[in-house]
Amino acid sequence: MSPARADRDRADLGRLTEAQTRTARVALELFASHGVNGTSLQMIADELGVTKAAVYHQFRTKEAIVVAAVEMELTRLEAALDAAEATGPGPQALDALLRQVIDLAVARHRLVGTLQHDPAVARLLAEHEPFQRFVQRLSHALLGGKRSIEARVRAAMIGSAIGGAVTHPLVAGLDPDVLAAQLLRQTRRFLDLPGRGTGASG
Amino acid sequence: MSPARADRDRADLGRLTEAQTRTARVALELFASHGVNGTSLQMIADELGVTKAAVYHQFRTKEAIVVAAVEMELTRLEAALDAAEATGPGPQALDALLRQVIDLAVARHRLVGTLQHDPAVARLLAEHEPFQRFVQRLSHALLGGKRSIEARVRAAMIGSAIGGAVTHPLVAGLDPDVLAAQLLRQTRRFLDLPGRGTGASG
DNA sequence: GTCTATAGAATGATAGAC
DNA sequence: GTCTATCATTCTATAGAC
Repeated sequence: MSPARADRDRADLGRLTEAQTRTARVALELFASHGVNGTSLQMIADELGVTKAAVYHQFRTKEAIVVAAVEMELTRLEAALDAAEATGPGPQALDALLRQVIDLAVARHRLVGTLQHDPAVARLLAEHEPFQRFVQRLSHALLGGKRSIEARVRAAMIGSAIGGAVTHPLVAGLDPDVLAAQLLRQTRRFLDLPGRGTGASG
Repeated sequence: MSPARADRDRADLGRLTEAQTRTARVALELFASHGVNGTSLQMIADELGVTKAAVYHQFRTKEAIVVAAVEMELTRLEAALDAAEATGPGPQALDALLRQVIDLAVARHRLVGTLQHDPAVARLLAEHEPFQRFVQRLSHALLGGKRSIEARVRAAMIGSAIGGAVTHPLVAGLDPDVLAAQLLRQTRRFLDLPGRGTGASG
């Protein structure tokens, strides 16, 4: 398999070159540790083992790196969101979506905090149209057609609960599968979802 | 009432001068908007209407400002924590603690994200002893003596749910009292707490 | 307690050689 | 695609006058 082909198969975004993907990946790791504003291009370059100029050859600005990194991560959720919308509103679609959101949150727990709470990312989500649409879609899917105050507060709580729990010190030592199973169970309970199967995450 | 006396009564920390309190207050507001790393001393000085040098007269380093700002905010929770520990483990102590945590989170919702998720603040909480103790106490009180995996996941979820919900776009327009009442109700439900009274926040 | 002025380092970003 | 070298700007922090 050619490197280009391998990139196509594994890359998070088809329109990124292999070098760009590598750059966005290490940038995202650094963002998770130090925040976007706490991560300089020098740090990214050092981590890649190249100079700043080389990084600027991949992306014209630092903001472009942030956009690529966030897109890379959100793309993982899009398939789940597509499926949920296709199945339409209802407990089954919501349950399937939650299962995938939880698995993703557990698997990518180091990055969740940055995506949900970093001020620089928040600005991006608010300004970039594609991101706006994505956030809208996710909220809509989580609400499942409901609009009551109770439903909105519940949706807000559950989104934050999942995102925040995976990085919480209290669950730091837990096995990822156990954590995912527990999160799914508690989430179902909280949302009055019947719950199906064992709740295993695989 | 003399200015010094007014400061004593209203200040969040007795050992801060009036000028220091003002500085920490505007700094915290800026931290909430731009993150700690995204807030420069120039921005703080501009907001205060003075020069950087004047700010450096109040605090020797930027970190000292962050420490003071975080202390100021956490102090608000200490009384509630003291009471919870005095009452000892149990549903009543936990319920009272949650009620105060929720009211505080709603009232100070713009700052909650910074305190819970800003990388610079997280570093501080991990390194400064008094902060470590505080976080330990809060976790312990939320667990209420339990140590099971289920209890730990629940505690992690509820802490993040409250903190994250108050800043969530989905509840942006809600009346603070309504939001607090809903949060308390949902939290009690999630934790299997009996719930008492109306859930009103006053 | 505030100011002007500045030191010294780091930042994002660019030009041009290889 | 990577390098060296550099630019203008900003950053934290300090010195010293008022």
